[in-house]
Amino acid sequence: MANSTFSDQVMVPAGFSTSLSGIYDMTCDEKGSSSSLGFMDMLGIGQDFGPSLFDLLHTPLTPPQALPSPASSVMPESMTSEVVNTPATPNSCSISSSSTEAANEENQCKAAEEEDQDQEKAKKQQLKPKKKNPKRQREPRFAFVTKSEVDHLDDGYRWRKYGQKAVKNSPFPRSYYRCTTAACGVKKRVERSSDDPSTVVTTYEGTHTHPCPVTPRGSIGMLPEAASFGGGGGGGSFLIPQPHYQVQQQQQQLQPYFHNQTVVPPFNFNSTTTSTNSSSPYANLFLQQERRFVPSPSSSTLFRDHGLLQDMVAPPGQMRKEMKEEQLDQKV
DNA sequence: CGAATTTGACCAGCGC
DNA sequence: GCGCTGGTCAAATTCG
Repeated sequence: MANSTFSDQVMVPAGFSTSLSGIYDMTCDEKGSSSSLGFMDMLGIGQDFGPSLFDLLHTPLTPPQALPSPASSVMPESMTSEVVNTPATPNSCSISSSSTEAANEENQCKAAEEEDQDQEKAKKQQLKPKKKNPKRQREPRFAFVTKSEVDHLDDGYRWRKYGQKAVKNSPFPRSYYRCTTAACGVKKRVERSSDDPSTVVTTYEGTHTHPCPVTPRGSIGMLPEAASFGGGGGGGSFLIPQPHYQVQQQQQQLQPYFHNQTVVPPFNFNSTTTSTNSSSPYANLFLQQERRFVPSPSSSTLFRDHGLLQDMVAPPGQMRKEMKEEQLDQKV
């Protein structure tokens, strides 16, 4: 299913060793198995769409009332509002783009927990149960691409590596991580692009059922690497700037780090990038969307109207055919 | 010594 | 049914 034509669609701001370059909604992977979703699929899915990394990692979904989906008016028909409105964030179970979905998602989380409990029971009963859960429910997934020398990007949560596999058509192995927090079943996969070894694709699956762990100053949010982030220090851990969306209570819970951080360009907020990306109607769409989120009066001007998505450039016309079909399938 | 990582084996889904 | 591939498990090993 690999399609190499997408490798060049991910634009990364030049001059940064670590930078967000794209976010991809993975929630639409329903009809295929998980294994059908290769790296290039990630590159194709949800291109130009999806929330900023802020949203994905630290912001509960904005309910439709607060964020009417622009999909119907701006987006091509093949794009579903689900894709735009986003994937559930990994942070909270109760987050969703609709009340119905919220309930579903909550159920999913509960189901996941029950599943874990079942697995534990099985472990006790047998030494090697090798769980058998027919039709496992797939957690919502999304992926983003970063340009980084390090594979495992630090997003504030604690991850435990539980596997590594060689990937077909790629010289780089894929690593599997699981959130170390008990009862939190969030997983993520990390793999390096075979086409551009400097880029790392991180795929999150599931939603965190807990706040972002409070970490000692300097350990997570204020990474030493982060300090050198903009200086081309190279090899820095992934850094997510502080969002200022007004979803405060949860937000405060979810963003213990980056909080006191002064963020200066690493992220390419300069006019060049802006104008470039603004040329894409989808980029504009995103900016509009982000503005809806933003309204905190105390918001930092750094990120307002300058979503990370400005770093993403991908002509809508390049959307992969298969993806369109996939999304059409979902609409039905 | 406990936690995290590594790594080979196993399992499941999919295509042929 | 079989082979391929992705995903997970868990014992062994390494690390702090």
